Formats: sequence, C-alpha cells, structure tokens
Amino acid sequence: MDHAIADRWLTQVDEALSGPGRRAGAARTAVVELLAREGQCLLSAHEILRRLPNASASSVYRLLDELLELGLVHRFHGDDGVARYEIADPDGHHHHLIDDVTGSPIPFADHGLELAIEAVAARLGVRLTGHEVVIRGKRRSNGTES
Amino acid sequence: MDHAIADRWLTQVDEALSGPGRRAGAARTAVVELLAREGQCLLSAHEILRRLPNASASSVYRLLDELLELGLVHRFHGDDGVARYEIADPDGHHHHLIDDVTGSPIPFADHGLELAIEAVAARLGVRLTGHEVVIRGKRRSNGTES
DNA sequence: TTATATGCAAAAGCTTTGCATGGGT
DNA sequence: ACCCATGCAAAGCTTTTGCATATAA
Repeated sequence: MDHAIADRWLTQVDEALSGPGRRAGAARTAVVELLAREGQCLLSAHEILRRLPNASASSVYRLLDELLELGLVHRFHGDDGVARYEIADPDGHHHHLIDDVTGSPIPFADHGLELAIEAVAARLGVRLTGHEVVIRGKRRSNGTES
Repeated sequence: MDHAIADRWLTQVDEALSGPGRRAGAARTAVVELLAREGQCLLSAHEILRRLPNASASSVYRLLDELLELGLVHRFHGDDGVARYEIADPDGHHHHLIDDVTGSPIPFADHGLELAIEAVAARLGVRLTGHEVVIRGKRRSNGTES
C-alpha cells in the first residue's frame, strides 16, 4: 500500500464527512480506515464485512454508497456481478489486468493508454468524465518464477 | 444493425448448437434470433424477456450462459450490476461510451486504442485474451442538434 | 438533549436450480 | 420412443430499506 495516497485520502474523507449534521460512528471509522489501508485495489462489501465482524451489512453498504456519491471511491462490477470498490485518488489512477489463471486483478498504469483514451474522446466529441479499462490474459513466464 | 454480422453469427450459433444431443426449442430459436437482430450492443436478460413474453426466465438465462460458455456472446456488468450481453463477432468488435446525460451506451471502435492496449499487454508480459474499455462523458454539441 | 449513525430483520431484484412436462428428432 | 429443452416455482445471493436503538456532539 501507498502511505502517501492513504493519508491524503483519509484527510479528504475527514473533510467531506465532518460537516454539520454528520457524526463519526464506529462502523464508519472502521470502514474508512480499512479502505485507506487495503482499499487501493478492488474490495467488495463482503470482503469488508469479513474483515470487520462488528460492522453490519447495512452500514457498510450505506457508507460505500455515500463515499461513491462524494466521489471518494470508485465502484466496479466484476464478472461475478459483485460490486468492488477502491479509493479514488488522482495519483493512484490505474486499470486492471485480470489474470486468466488465478482470476485475481492486478493493477497497472500506462501513459500511452491514457493518451489513446483522450484521443478517442476528442475524436468522438466527448468531454471525458471517467474511463475504465480491463484487460484479461495469461502472464508469460519471465523466468523469475520458482 | 449489421446484416453481415448478424448472418454470420447465426451461422456460427447454428453450428455450435446442432451437435448430437442438442435440439432447437422455441425459446432458443426466439432468443438467438432476437440477439442476431438487436443484440449487437448490450441487451439484458430482462430486456430480452420483455421482448419475448413467451420465453421463461430460466430458459433465457440458461441459453445466455450456454452462449457465453461457447464464446458466442460477451457479457458485461453495468453500473447497475445487471448483466448485459452482446453477440461476439471479431468484425463487430467495439467498446462503449456511456453518455453522462442519458446513461445509454454508445458503441465505438478505435484502432489507436486497440494498439495502445496491445502495447500495454506486451509491456506487462501478458498474452491478451480479452479486453474491455468503458469511457464516460458528455457529448459536446456539434451544432446538429435541434 | 437531539439528531445522526448503527444494527437487525425484512424486502427487493437479479439470477440460478430442481423437477415435472412438452416437444424435436 | 427417447431424451433434450422448456416453464414454473422455489431458492440463493447481493444489495437496499424500514425502523427501533445506541451514541456522538
């Protein structure tokens, strides 16, 4: 995990969730801290609930919705139809490679890909507000495996 | 819709689904024909069921699963978590722009984007088996709107 | 004290499965 | 006649919602 990103994100969340008429409860604190620690790549509500046995499903879903609304997390729906979340941070921007063998997502970033997406948007006459890329494949052996 | 793609796809489906121990029932015929006609871009099971009041949900889901297994359709999970399908055809390859205003998907293809994705895969040492791109944005007025 | 965050339980919605029946071949 | 495809109904799962309670401010 990236401490700089985690800390900045926690600050943003604190700001967004400390207005008048807002309170910090146990569930909220626990979920936010978990996301900062482990939410930099695709965490589902069930995975969160498993790690936080004291939090209720309703609180977790409600909070995730709230963070989504505030733009503090991104949400994706995987091949299994389950929603997965990760913290939103410009410096943490990345896409996902799904390993054909293990099925697990591997984050990656690529400048050329970003440029290509911007070029597409320009060609289509679209002001870009978001984009996601998923690539699937099998990693070629690179000789470092055991 | 593209007749050439629809016809070729129908042929492929017929071949794949006519082996020994397979039969064509009413539901299968109706769903396959509907997909060929209107399934070139993101159709959900519910939309199919609405258009085919005589087909049962179980038949529709079972058939879509079967086509998915055979690689004859692609499946996506949209922001609402609902599975949407479209026919798989190399010549019909495209990605999706989600209009921020209407929420509806607009298909597009872009050679530069494909090249960028291949470059990423090469850099990551991955043999590509699939990829999806979704971009979101607001279409700029081009002066042709009413 | 007061209103918000929480948890429980029930409900909702999409999708899957079991099983008896109908219909292709 | 065989047995696959279908439809119905029930179940499964994730996610949402209603409501009473606990709790932060």
